[in-house]
Amino acid sequence: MSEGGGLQSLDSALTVLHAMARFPGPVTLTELARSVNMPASKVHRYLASFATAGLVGQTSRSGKYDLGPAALQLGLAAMARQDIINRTADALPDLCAQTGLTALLSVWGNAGPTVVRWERAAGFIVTTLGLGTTMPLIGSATGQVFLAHSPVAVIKAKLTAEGAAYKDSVVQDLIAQVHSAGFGCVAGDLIPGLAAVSAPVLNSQNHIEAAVTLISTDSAIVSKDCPQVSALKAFCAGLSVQMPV
Amino acid sequence: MSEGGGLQSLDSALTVLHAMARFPGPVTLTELARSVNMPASKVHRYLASFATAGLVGQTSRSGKYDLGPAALQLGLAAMARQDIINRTADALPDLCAQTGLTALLSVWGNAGPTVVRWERAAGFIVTTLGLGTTMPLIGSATGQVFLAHSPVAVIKAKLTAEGAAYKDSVVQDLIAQVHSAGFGCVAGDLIPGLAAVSAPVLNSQNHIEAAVTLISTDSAIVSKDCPQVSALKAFCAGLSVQMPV
DNA sequence: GGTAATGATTCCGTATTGTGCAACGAATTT
DNA sequence: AAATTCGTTGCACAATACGGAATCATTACC
Repeated sequence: MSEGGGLQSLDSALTVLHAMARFPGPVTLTELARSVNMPASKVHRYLASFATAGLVGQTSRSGKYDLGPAALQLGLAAMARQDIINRTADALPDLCAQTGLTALLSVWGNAGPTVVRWERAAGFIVTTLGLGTTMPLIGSATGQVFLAHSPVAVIKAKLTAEGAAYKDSVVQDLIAQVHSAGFGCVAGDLIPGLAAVSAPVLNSQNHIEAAVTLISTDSAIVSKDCPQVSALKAFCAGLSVQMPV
Repeated sequence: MSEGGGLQSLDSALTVLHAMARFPGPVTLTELARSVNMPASKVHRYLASFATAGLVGQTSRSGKYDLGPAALQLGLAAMARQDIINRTADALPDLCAQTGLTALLSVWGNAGPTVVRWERAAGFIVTTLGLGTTMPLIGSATGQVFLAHSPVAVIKAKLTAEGAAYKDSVVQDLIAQVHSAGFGCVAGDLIPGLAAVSAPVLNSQNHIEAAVTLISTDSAIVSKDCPQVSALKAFCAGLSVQMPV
């Protein structure tokens, strides 16, 4: 038993609630009970309590159970407190320590991807990049991530504003590449001698909220198999609001 | 005891969860315990179970408790079952493309009108408006729409909670105005330099289910004759469940 | 229309398990 | 350094959740 110090009945009940959330719609009691390997009577009592709390309701005709209005309210309350940017910023030192690389956090500002946070690793890197720097969409790892995860209208406006003329097919290829790899990367494109990899932090709409970028003088980090890239992707995935699997 | 046939411990625990949702942010254990008149040790064990389920988490530094990611997912699951919201959210990109403006979708949460979706258009970004933002009833276009289409009891409670003292006649005038125009609007009231128009999505009982809002830097959109306002009204009318005339 | 079958709800004795109080540890303040 | 505040954990007792079967309600089938 991997105990957490809580109540066993509560743990069971929450398992049921979680199971209910995984169903796409109303469920019968027995079906729900079978899905969590519990006797129906037990589940029924849980549901009775959930029902008085408004977390679940039952369709009057069929007697099936479904999530209730309180579940929605709870979610809205949770959504109101979610500050993905700050959570990411707080966790940035961990990533930095784990990978041994300098990490930076960028969000979409009026002028495009904008650096809002630095976390320097031990091996210092001299760079002209400072807080508030805006990154190019194509020529930077950070920009590529925003490029691949932002609405097309936003991207098109920014690309024309950047002035540089890129063939549309080239841009499309780059986007597809970032999507399939799960990260953006450059090696010396922006600053000679410097390589960078970047991954997105997504919100509940699967829209990009921020990009986290690792910088190194070693261009070997620009690889799918690099452990530091895996760490970066795991880091961002953990901070993103993920739909139940 | 007014029993509901459920488990007493579960009822207590859900009371705690509900209390937690009513706080605007992280809470200390003792504060939470006091608010529900329970011994701290009892509440602590509940929270331990909630924590393993991911419904609550505690801030690593201060040890305060707050709603966790599972609460958000539960809310998203509940939201996914609301047909009207689904249809509106799915159609939102169309409205965005049609008007060229940023559109957002709000529903009524415990804290008031809450933004649950936003669809960005090219151009500008509003960094202060994110998912989960709650809108004021008077000072926002979104809020005005809820103000004019919600039960008076709900509105009164929220207005007093907002603290601001408005003359009743002013509120009544505003409601009448929103009703006759068919949309709510502000120009720079909430965020300087930003104008917004908002229209309701109604269910079969003519109660408001959600509000759709368009925002722009051009205050000219705040007009009955503006084509984008017409598009918004048509959009919402099409999504509302209409009574046969 | 009667009967079978599926599913929701309730009953009941047992022992599992949640409860309150108080002690402990940690962290911050005076 | 002492004191205060807060989060966490033992402990003994009895309250209460558990599981299986019985009951009620509703739909399907002949």
